[in-house]
This record gives sequence, structure tokens and C-alpha cells, in this order.
Amino acid sequence: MANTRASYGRSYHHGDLKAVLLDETARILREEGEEALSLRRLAATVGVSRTAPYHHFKNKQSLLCAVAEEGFVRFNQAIKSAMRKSHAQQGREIMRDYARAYVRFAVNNREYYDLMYGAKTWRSGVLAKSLAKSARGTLRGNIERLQSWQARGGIEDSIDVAEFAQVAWGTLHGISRLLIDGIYTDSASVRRICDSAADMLWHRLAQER
Amino acid sequence: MANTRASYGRSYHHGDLKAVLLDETARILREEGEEALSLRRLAATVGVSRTAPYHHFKNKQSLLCAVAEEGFVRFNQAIKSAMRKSHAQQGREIMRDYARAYVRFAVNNREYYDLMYGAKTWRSGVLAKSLAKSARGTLRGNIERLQSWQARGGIEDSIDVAEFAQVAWGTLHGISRLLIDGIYTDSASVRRICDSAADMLWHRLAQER
DNA sequence: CCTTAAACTAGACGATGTCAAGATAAGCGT
DNA sequence: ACGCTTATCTTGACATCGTCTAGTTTAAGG
Repeated sequence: MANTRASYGRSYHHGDLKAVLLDETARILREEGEEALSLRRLAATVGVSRTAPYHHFKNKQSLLCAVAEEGFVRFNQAIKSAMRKSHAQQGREIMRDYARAYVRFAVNNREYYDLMYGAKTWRSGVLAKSLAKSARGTLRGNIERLQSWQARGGIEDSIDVAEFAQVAWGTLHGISRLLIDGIYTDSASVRRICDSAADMLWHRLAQER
Repeated sequence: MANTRASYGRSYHHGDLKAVLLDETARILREEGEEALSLRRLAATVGVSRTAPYHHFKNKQSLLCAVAEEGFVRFNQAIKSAMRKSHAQQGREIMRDYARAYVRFAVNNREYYDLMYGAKTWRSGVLAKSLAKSARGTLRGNIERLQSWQARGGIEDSIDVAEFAQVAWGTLHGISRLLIDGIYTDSASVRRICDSAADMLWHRLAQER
């Protein structure tokens, strides 16, 4: 039902276990929350013994990291696709579309977003290497896009775009987290908050200090 | 050593268990991380049987919520104290001092901040009532301060201060989270990022769209 | 067809959160 | 001073969890 990737085989050798585990993990996280995810239950749901997952992932943490990595792929796709569809011309509109796409992804894919930027994921050390590459690749991409924009004269020279990119990231991340964690009172006004943040960011870019 | 609140009694009736549990929980979270916190170990450290804590807290979650609540108290104190000490006159400087104080608290008291705005805390339902009061009290206080400021002419009338307060909260929360979770590459430039964010927020307040 | 290695299973261990039932002692009215 | 009540603390027990070790099954390649 929720298996977008593969059907369950019935043989002793499952044939596709790794992919199915990734999908099912994401499903459980989305529908039942992090607390409800246990390797044993996961294995049982998928129809396999409790230790089978250990032949594909070193431990629970590394399974979660793999899911997170998939999250980064999906995130980059979502943003790229949103910006391709956008027919915004002015910077202000572009920024709004970006902010909306960012927050929309986070809210609609919280099971991935939680892992992508969760403390546990980032503090687990070893695994974080390829993760850090994914995440910092995204940030670096943003910075480079801003730099080339600045070179073409679209952004004031006095702006430190690296610093700006970090602030912008923080802003969108914070709004996303407050929404995901259910802390904002009125999640009805997401749109307005997003636009307001985007305008503020754009203002910062469009004029000197 | 780390017990700022009470000494351990030796009698059958501990005498001060609840307070000691709160302190020791915060200590473990700070020094060893969330993963390392188990009620059993906590009880053992404090010199009490494993089920003793259940006479003071319904379960693990409600212990954590109590710690979070203490976090809100400390947070409000920290901010108030910082703003009292600040001799900033212009809005820009005030905003900078506020941003610095906010992020500084989050980073220096991550064990509390994590709980205060952690998903688990907020999704645990029942307990959240008094928590929500604490948290939203803070937001409401900010909004009211901005409103009175606006009434006195310090802020453009066209600004929706409630909306602004939420964006500002998101921005500072996001920066704090990225720092706490170890996602920012260079946490050395915290100061610059904070100031940059503050300036951006102030800009938004100080001029019409 | 036989070997090798990948994929999977069963069993076991220690740790955890929490419930139920009992032990202790502090406080209070008499 | 004494007994009762009740808050506080303990031991025992259970289900669940992550993960290790040692075996079993099957796919694949020479």
C-alpha cells in the first residue's frame, strides 16, 4: 500500500529488503512518530526476522541516517522543481517562492526533515560525513547562486552573501521547526509568515546597510 | 558537586527528592546527552530505588516537561536581566542585544532549550497545557512590547507586529537550533550572524514596505 | 556440481519504562 | 504517648528494545 518502491517477496531471500526497509521506516515515522519506530516492529511489519535489517544497516542509527540522506535528495529535487516552475522575475518574488518551497517541503515531509536536521543525526559522528556533504552541498549551492547573482549586479556589493545565506537558512529552518513541532499557534497563517520572512530577507539583499 | 539545590539525605525518606531529580536530570542532559538519560540510572545516581521517581512524576515524559518548565523560567530571567543591563538606546542596538541574549541562552543552556522547544515535549499532549502557557506568555509579552512601542511611534504603523514577532521568533529559533545541533560549519561567527539577523529584523521594523 | 559468500533466522543478554504489592516513617488528632 | 493515615520509598515482575553470536538457507560463479 505504502510501498512505492517494491513488492514483498516471499522467498527466503527477500530480494529487496533494503529498499523496503527505507520506505517502511519513513512510513512509520510519518504516520506514528519517532517513538513508535523499533527495529523489531519494523522487521515484523516487513515480514522478516528481527536481526535481518542488520545485514543492510550497521544499526538503528545508520538506518535513520540512510533515510535522512534520501531526504536530502528529495529536498533538492523539490526545491529545484519548485524554482523551475516559478515564473517569478523580480528578486522579491523569487525569494518568496523559495521560502514557500522550503517550508512546504519541511511541513509535508516532516519525517525526512526531522532526520535531516535532527540533533541525533548530526551528533552520531561517523555517519555524518556523507550527510554533511549533502547538507553543506545545499548551503554551498545557495551561496554560489547568490555570489553569481551578486557578480551580475543583482545584489549590493557590500553584502556578505555567505553570512546572508546562513541567516536566511536559519530563518527558514526556524519557521519550519516551529511549524513541525506544533509550537506556532496559528499554522493557518503560514503563507503570510513565509512571505513576510521572504520580504525581509529580500530587503536585506536589495539595499546597502 | 552539581547539586545546586539540595544535599542528599540519607534517611529512608529522602526529603528533597523532587528537586534533586530535576537538577540531576538537567546535569545528565547537559553533560551526557539525551540518549544517556534513563530513569533507572538517574535514580541510582541520586541514591534511590528505580521506582522512587514515580512518586514525584507520572512518568519520564512528565519529568522532562517539568525540567522544560524550569527552562522557561530561566529563559525569561536571562532575557530580562540581559535587557536590563543593556544600555542600548536606538532600536537597532536593542534588537542586537535581544538577539544575542536569545541565542546565548539557547547555546549555553541547550539541555533546557532542547526540552523547551522539542517536538516530544510539545506533542505529549496533556502536559503541554502549562507549558504552552509559559511559551506563549513569552511570545505574547514580545508582541505587547512591540505594540506599545508602535503606539509610541517607534515602529511604522503599517507593520503587523504579531506577524513580525513570529518571524523574529522563527529567525532566532532557527539560528539557535542550527548552532545547538552542530549544523552550522563555523560556530565561531555566531556574533556576526546574530547581529546580521538582528539588523535585518530591525530594518523590517524601521521602515515601511 | 561444488564452493563461497550473501542473506536470513533463532537464541541470548543486558538495559529500559512502568505496573503492582508491600515496607517504612513522618505527621497529626486524640 | 499512641494509633491512624498517608506520603514516600522498595522489591519483584513483565514486556519491549537494540544488538551480539552462532547457525541455516539459498543464490551465484567457476
